[in-house]
Amino acid sequence: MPRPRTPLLDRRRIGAAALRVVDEQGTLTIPALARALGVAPSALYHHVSGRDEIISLMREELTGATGGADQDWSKPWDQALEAWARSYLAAFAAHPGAVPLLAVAPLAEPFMHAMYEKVAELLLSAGFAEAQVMPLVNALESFILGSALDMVSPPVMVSDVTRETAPHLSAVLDQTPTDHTRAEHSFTLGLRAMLTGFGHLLPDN
Amino acid sequence: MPRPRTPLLDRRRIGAAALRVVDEQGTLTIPALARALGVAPSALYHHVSGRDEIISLMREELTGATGGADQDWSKPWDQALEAWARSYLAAFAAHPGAVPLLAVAPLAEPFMHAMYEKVAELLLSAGFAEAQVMPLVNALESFILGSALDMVSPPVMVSDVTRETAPHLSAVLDQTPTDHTRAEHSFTLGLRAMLTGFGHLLPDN
DNA sequence: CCGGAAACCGAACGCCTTCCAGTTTCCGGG
DNA sequence: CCCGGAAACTGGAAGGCGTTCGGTTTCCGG
Repeated sequence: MPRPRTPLLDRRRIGAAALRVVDEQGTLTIPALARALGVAPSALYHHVSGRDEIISLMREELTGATGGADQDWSKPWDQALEAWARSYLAAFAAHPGAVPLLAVAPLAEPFMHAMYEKVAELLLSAGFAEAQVMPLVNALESFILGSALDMVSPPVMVSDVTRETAPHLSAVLDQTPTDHTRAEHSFTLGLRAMLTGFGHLLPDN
Repeated sequence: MPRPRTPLLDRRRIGAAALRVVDEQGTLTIPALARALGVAPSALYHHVSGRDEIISLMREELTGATGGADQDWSKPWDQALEAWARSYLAAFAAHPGAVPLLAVAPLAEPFMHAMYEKVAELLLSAGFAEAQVMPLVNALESFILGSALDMVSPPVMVSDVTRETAPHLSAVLDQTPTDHTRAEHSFTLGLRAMLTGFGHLLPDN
């Protein structure tokens, strides 16, 4: 098994395959990834420095797909921001198994500059102070990531004990769905709340 | 080395030691945990089913310490909720290394019923509809968890390229600290915004 | 045309999680 | 009071994963 006439691997293909593996198996292991690429595990190390960099490639692949190219930044700031947040979360939701990996992986290279630039411009021209913009975006991202984790975590069981010892909790749990709409609903509610709160930071309020 | 006259291990001690190990070394491994407890790795499996359950014990230990026993639920709902969220995040911040573990670990048993019951009661008596309470709490928790992850993630480097190609982004980044106050500030801003937004859901608005 | 670099493989190392057999100690029912 | 089964720990080993290294063949620039 020598050097192939045409390369089997490149960073792009590795990232995409890693995403595929995670979607199918829920976890990312080097052997599984190599198998999916029809390659020996050691071959990967000619293109990436290690597992962490593979996860970084997954992030590029994921945000590149729904990255924000197809966003409409001409809408009012709150609508544009809501649409951006939704597409962000949708990208995570499309690859549930990848969320835990991306959540804890330190992001090495800030390659989302283009997107951030757009958001910064949007908020600045909406009237937000320069010192507010990054904290605002950070907070929104934290909420999105937390919601993504919430979305992919297995449904929590409600024990029977609850009903007797915790009447108020029981009452509100009865009004809460247990399927996938639960996390979506929470996300929508929190997102709207946060955006309204942001609006109150504008000078004319 | 037989059975000891007085047991060396119990679930409580395991959880506490795991938290200590993570605080000191940043990661949790069974050998390190066993060493901290003065025990062979295999001994742990007489008390827990595996690594995941140890992480679950860490959560109990962590939320039990700052769980919300010392909360003042008599304040206005928004102040009480803000205090609760802050103490929640502070618990995470006290054990940075544990955050990645707790973030991705599926929570097996809902043992925080007491705390949830309090929050549910608080929000119901504040006038929120039964169907809104859980989504509201969920959203808040997602934000807290996301902020905890943001807080413990290493600071992101800003490349020089940014300055030329992304003027708006550069401007707002100049107004953003790079130390630990950054995440804290983002949290405060997002939290206040979210709570303001929640207030608009009340009937008298 | 040739020599160095590139792309892959096979094997091996170290570490981690988990399980099993063995040894000693505890404890409750007759 | 005693004795048999369960409990608590040790040592060792199996299996998996991430990573590295040396070897082989192919590509490509000077």
